Amino acid sequence: MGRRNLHSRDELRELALSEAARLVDSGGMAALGMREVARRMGYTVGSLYMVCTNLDDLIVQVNERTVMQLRASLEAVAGRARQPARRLRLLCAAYLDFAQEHTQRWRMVFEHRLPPGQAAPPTYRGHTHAIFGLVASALRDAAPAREGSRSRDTPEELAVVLWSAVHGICMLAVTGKLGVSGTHASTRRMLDLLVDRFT
Amino acid sequence: MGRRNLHSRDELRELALSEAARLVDSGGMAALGMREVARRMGYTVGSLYMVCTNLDDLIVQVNERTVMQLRASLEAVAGRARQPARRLRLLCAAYLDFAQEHTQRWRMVFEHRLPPGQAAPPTYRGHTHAIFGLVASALRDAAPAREGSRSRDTPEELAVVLWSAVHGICMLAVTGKLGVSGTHASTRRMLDLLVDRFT
DNA sequence: TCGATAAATTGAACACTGATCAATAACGAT
DNA sequence: ATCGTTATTGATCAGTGTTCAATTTATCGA
Repeated sequence: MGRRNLHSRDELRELALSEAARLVDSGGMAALGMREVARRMGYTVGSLYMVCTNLDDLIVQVNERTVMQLRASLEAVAGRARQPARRLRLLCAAYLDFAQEHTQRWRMVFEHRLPPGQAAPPTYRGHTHAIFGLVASALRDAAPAREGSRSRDTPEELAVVLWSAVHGICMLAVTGKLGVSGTHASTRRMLDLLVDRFT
Repeated sequence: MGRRNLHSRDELRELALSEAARLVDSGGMAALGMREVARRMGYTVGSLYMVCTNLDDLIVQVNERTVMQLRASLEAVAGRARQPARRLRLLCAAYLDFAQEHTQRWRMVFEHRLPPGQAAPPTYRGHTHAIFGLVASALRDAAPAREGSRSRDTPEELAVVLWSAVHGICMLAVTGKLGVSGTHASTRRMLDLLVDRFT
């Protein structure tokens, strides 16, 4: 063929990213290949390289969307509870839900490695920061309830610690590295158990 | 060439695993290739397939060693402190040290994915279990100090939660996904902050 | 000591991958 | 209609993991 103009460049990128995401969701990061993505778009490889310079670049773009989506999920539940302790539990549950619903894409965010030297992580630092902000805010609101004993630690510090911990639990649970008990319920219980220690 | 008998089959496996480990340590999981490992061994690919059926299998074998080594490191420090709280902190520090010293191999343990369907994780379940045991034991010893309030949670449950949390903090710290502050000292502080909530 | 059998080692071959880039086909404007 | 521009293709290249016939050597029995 030659020039078709069926899709604008933006539509092409949209096609590419959504097909790539679908591919990852179904078969994991390893299933993501340039040829296959192009095939599903109804184009050939050459055209795919018009919206991304690399396979790595394609992955980064998909990841960016995933983080955005995750942030939106968390922000959605953050307003649903007045009491900070309850809000923290909701945030944890939402994080776990997201990790279980979009396991493959979520793992890709944390497991993909750009080639050495290159990189400097892209825009999604901002999203990460916003997420930590949600947690820190809830911890700040909860602060009066546990004042006195350990008031040295700032909510920001606590947020990083707590959220890294939540992340670790979700990751090990979702990848099945926790041994036998991988049920949703038991993981949720662990998260609650963790949050209890921070409120 | 033909038959040389320079190395026994065990020596060959040793060669393969150590060269593979060196390769991963220096260039990450992506740098691990059959041809390159064989080249460094002084053999060709065909011979490498005598000690592993797959690249995946080779990775699994390297991972097994890594987990073993990690377990040994933790067991070594577990005896160095009588007070359980202090012992927990030592365990955390040792875990972080290991993650920072052998970052690439350590990441590979958690990030490698076997092809779908295949697998069932191998022997290193046992090592993982032993590690949880160390943590649970320390938590059990620390239990009297915090009895009353939340004695419902068993030390085993707490161990899984605490250790997953430690893992998450180390992982995000080591992969630089925590934003700016990636220093060893600050990570260590976070771990202490976490342990304080569990003792 | 000499063959014969068995074992170890090779490297060419196959099917795949990401990436490149000349050639081509169709659009939009003149 | 014609021309320039641009989207699209697909052959091509270098690389990967994996296989396996062929070759070379050690080992053992006669």
